[in-house]
Amino acid sequence: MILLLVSKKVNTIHNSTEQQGQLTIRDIARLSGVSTATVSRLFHNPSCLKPDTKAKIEAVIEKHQYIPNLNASALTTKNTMTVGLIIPTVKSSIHSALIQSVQDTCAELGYSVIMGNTNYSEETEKNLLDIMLNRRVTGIIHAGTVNPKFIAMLRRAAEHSIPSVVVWENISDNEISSVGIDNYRASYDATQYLIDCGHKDMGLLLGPYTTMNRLAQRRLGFMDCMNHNNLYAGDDTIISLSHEVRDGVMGAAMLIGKHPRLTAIYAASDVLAFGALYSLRQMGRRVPKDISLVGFDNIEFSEYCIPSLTTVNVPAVKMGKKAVFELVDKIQHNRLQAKHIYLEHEIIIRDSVANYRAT
Amino acid sequence: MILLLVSKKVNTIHNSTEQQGQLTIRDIARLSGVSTATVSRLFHNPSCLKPDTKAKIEAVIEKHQYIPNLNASALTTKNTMTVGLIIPTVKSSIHSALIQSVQDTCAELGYSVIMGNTNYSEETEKNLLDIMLNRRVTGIIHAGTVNPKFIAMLRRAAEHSIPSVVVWENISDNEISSVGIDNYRASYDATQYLIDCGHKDMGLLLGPYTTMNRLAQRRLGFMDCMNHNNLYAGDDTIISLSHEVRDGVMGAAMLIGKHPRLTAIYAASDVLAFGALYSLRQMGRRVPKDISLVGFDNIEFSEYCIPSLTTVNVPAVKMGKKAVFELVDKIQHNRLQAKHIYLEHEIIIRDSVANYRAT
DNA sequence: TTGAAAGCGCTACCAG
DNA sequence: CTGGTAGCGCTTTCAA
Repeated sequence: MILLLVSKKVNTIHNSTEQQGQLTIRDIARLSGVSTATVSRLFHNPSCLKPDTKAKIEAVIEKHQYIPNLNASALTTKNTMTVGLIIPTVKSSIHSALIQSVQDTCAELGYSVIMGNTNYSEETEKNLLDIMLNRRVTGIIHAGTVNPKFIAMLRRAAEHSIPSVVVWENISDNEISSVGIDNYRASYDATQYLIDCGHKDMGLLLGPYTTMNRLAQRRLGFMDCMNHNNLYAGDDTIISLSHEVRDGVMGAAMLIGKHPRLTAIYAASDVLAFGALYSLRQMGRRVPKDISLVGFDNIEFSEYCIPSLTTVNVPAVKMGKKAVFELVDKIQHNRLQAKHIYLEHEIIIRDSVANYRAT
Repeated sequence: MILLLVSKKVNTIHNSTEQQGQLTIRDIARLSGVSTATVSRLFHNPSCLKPDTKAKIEAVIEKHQYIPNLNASALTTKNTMTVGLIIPTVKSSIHSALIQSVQDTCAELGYSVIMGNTNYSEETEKNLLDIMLNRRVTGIIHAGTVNPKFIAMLRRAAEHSIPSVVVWENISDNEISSVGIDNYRASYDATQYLIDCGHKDMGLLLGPYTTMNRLAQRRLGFMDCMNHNNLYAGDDTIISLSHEVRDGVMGAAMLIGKHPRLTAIYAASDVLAFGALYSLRQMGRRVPKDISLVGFDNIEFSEYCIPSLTTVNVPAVKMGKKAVFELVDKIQHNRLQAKHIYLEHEIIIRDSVANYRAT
């Protein structure tokens, strides 16, 4: 004969009436005289509960300020409703705009975002990804340094069925989606605009293009456009420093130092342009009278610089939104196939460029 | 006689050799011929494992790319190692600096941060807090609108034993810690600086002080200082709009419209000052020759404005760091008692103020 | 030095 | 419409 003995769960901890917070679903169940399943239903399928059962439970929840533990439910549902956002730094307006947008869109859709700065370090980038995998984020939005090594890592995340989308630039990958502008084309257009305004001697100021693909693209767009117009662009007219305002200050000084007769500087980010503006002023060059300036990003400040900055608009807000939608779409349809979304750029013409061809 | 029959767990799901990702600790245990407890020890107490057991498990982990599930372990340890960060918006440099600092400090200490924008909405603020409680963040850093209602909510979080610290300003609370500058004093000092430079007619430009205590403090500091110096400050010399650059633009125009003879404008944030700078320029007033300008925050751009902006430095990076340390200290020592940390402000003198008293 | 097993708080399936 | 119960992936005694 076989006797099955099941020890009745006693749950001593929760028998004491008043705990300092952290009530569990079991407490609520007990307190309202129903099963945990029923309490759970209140949250996920309230329509199938008898009105007074519902009311009863709700009262208890209200009274005891019960706060469901999302981590616990994620364990069962295997859905943390969290997206991981990897960005280089929040200290640049163009990134902030994206972050804000991602954040807000996620909130709308019920997702939380856990965010990490890479500070432009590949190692940090890798660590961040690991942490996000550890936390089983539902998906990843990557706004960092897009390089093959990292794409490989994202693909590894995909193997663990965590989808991701890269922003700022478009890549070609079957699994990793992307939403961005055509950085090459945008840069080409900006350069062409300058040329159309009659400029012939110009220099480029940009961040570390060797490690950031979108910067490499912008550099290439500039060079190609110059070449196609039979104008000179070489390593001596291209200054690559870092991403900060001070790099713009320094870079402009270097450029003017080497080529005093430049009629225009094209800075591949507004932050650099802002620094350049300051620098040019320091050197006694008036913008746009003596020298013209074009930026890239269209951050909020660029409209209020003196003079206001002609720049390339990057639809950061739209980008963030699209990225989240694409990510969530992948998640919800369990889709592996990547989608690549191209966004339009646009030259915003303001006051920092002299037009020598205008009447 | 009693026979205890325990059904051998079969775990069919995991018996299939190759799953697409998401290996569990049990898989690793099975694969390396040890118990889950032993695998767990590898992560938490590796020194108590026999070297070859250790090596064996490590090999399996490496080979199968096992990624521990932090949510699951949080369920047992009751520690999510996550701090919740509530901020109004990331779109202002002063906030970005804080975010970055909080982020980096948390990362150093092994915490992740889950962040939410309130967009200056009280409702969103409440929702964010709820979400964070749902996610059982280990603690909360609050950089939002400090008002009694929200402090009450944080206290509720404290009841659920989730500690929090408020930043930007100091409060007096027994449970909620704070780290910030003395906004009243800083504002008083900025005003006094202007007065010391010989200014008598000045206006104040600031955000919505009725809903943000630190702005109310700054307003009061300005008014008191003016009064103590027998100078006039009234509702017609104080313009309160919102937080954006355009508010600075508009505000300065309004101020000058009402009081054409103002010799100085004190903007209670650099963003507003930036807008004011633009606006004054539009109106043909040179800074500092015709009119002086003082900002508040010392965001990166203020150094590179033209002219560079005299402003009040708020040690945002230090603040973020201190906030995290205080939070973690509370967590680790299970301390309820609040600590209130005062940070020093400092007037950064640059080129936007004319000194009429100078020789 | 290791293993067995009891949970952590919640969901979801299967009965009724 | 509701309850019982078996997990989710991990940690942590307790025992061996």
